[in-house]
Amino acid sequence: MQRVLLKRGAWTPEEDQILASYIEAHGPQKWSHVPKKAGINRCGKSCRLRWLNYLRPDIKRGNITPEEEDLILRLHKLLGNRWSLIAGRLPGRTDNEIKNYWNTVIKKKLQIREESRSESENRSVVRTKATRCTRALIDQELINGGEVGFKESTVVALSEDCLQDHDSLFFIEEMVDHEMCFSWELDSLSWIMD
DNA sequence: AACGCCTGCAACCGCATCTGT
DNA sequence: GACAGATGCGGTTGCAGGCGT
Repeated sequence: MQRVLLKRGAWTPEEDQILASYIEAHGPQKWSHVPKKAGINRCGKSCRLRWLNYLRPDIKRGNITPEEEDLILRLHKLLGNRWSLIAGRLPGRTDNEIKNYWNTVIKKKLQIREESRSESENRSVVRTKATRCTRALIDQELINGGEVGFKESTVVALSEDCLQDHDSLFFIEEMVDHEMCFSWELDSLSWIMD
């Protein structure tokens, strides 16, 4: 028996027209029979998907509004990746559309938010380290008491940039570890002690 | 203009669930 | 209950179009 090779890939306007006319006349049922009866060289599954995601007359075109996005976020928090359930709460939107929107737009936004959150957490960790180092430096000064030379690089390392620069911080830690003797300007470090 | 990279989205695939026999 | 076919769903892929170089 010869097997008919079913067409795949993008739908043509002609195919859309045939499918839409057929569904309007007979209703969306028995998808496995639709291709044969309508005269479309596609599988029933493909016809169903095309109708549900593109040809249905109640489909809402255009961008997802901020209100819809907010609703998607809230529903996703409740339901997880249950796209069809989420779509059911957004009239005119399909599960495929919402899934795509989530995977492209929302996921990216959440990733950026997550990155900035972890960066701020990281800053906090570095700040704690820097504070610890500075205290150690001050303690050392109190112990040593004597006059020491000014080392500009140390002060620079403890500036705001230091909080983003692990190397600078490690440099200071190293000096503390090796009980190196140096000086600093307390005024320029005061912010870090707050 | 040509090329490569990136993005968004339509469509496919595989599996789960439903329905009829 | 067992099975087969139909349907539904979520993950993934492939491609067209936009954009930068």
